[in-house]
Amino acid sequence: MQTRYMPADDRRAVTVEAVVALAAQQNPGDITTAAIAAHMGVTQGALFRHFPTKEAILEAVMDWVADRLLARIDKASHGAPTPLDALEAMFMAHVGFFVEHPGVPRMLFGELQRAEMTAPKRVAHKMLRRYRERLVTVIEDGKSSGQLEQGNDTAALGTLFIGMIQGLVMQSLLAGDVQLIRREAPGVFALFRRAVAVRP
Amino acid sequence: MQTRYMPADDRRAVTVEAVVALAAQQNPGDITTAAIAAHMGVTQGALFRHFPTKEAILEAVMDWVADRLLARIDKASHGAPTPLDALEAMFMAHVGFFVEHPGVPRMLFGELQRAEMTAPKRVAHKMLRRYRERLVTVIEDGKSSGQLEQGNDTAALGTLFIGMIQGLVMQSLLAGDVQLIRREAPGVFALFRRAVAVRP
DNA sequence: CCTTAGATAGTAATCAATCACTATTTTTTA
DNA sequence: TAAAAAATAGTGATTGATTACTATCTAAGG
Repeated sequence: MQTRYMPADDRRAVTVEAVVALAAQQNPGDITTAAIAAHMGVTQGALFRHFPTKEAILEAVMDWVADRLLARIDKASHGAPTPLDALEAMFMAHVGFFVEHPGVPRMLFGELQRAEMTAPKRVAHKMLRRYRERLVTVIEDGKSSGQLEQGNDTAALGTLFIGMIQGLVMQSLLAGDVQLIRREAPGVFALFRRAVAVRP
Repeated sequence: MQTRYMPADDRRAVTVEAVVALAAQQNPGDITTAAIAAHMGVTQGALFRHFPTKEAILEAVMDWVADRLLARIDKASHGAPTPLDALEAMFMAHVGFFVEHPGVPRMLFGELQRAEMTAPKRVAHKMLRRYRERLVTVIEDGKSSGQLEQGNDTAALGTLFIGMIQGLVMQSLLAGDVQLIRREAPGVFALFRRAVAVRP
């Protein structure tokens, strides 16, 4: 019956996961430290043994997201035979990430919308920049290999790619149906493919 | 030198405009009734002469947005000679609306992200549904007139259209440069055009 | 032991909402 | 038509609830 103490590092990880889980159910801005603690089964004050401020918690969450999401799309793109396949794999990997963690985009958009440059926003911003870098690399690869239309604006393609996901995510969240994105994603990506691929 | 009282309807309009203006500068979730009142040059308590709750204020803002934005894209599409021109006109009208009111998408996304179905979210949701209805009409027109590829999924096209705007808006907000959307919009729409138009 | 995770019980600040009261218009009525 | 009455707009102070954060005490475990 011993309630064993959890090491600090584990507690930090559990805290991050609690926030991600809560964000799937409610507006990230409304997540209180009390709610996080309750979800972890500890008292509210205990959180501040491991994080100096609430903002530091959110920053840790953004770090967690950046690591996992980027690793996921990297893995997806590296396994693909062609640039266009890589884009599709990245797209589907991102969709899969959302299905597993529907609270994440809510947190991301929430942080990115902030006007002041807070620490969590900085991390989110940096992740988005790295995401775009990956996209640009794959797109340029596709252009030089002749698979993608060379006349298209690479930056615009990146914006469209990310917007495509945003649109699908928003629709899923509004419908309250996370799986909706799985059903709609192929149709939307088919349009993207038409826009970017060289004409047969 | 008499400071005259403002009629209730005018005061309501001024309140809505204050919120829209404030949202251009800060996170909508952080807008307090005190800040709204200060921006209007009245005391905080005065707001509650015209609105029963803060939520009612936000609902009025969403009504304002729905009216103006839908009127704007309707006007744009009606003046266009072909369905594809109509889509482009709607797109540019939406972009123009964002440039004039950069706080609006922030509020919209903020409300739509909420988990509970609040009154403001309901209004925003309804607006989005009506927006999609307009898109679907134009797209179906284009398909039957042979201007748009018939094999494409209409719903997916709507999602892509809205996502395209979301992506551009997010980039503009992140860059802190409202005019960026004006520069990037044509390139992104050109991709959309490639995706939807019948091949020459 | 003695370091550390956690509990308990706070505090100070913030914020939406209320209320009693005043100032200004508008409407009624003599 | 002018005075009286009613309705409305606004002030300023307050309240109760919420929330991030903290000080102090307890107990687990190496």
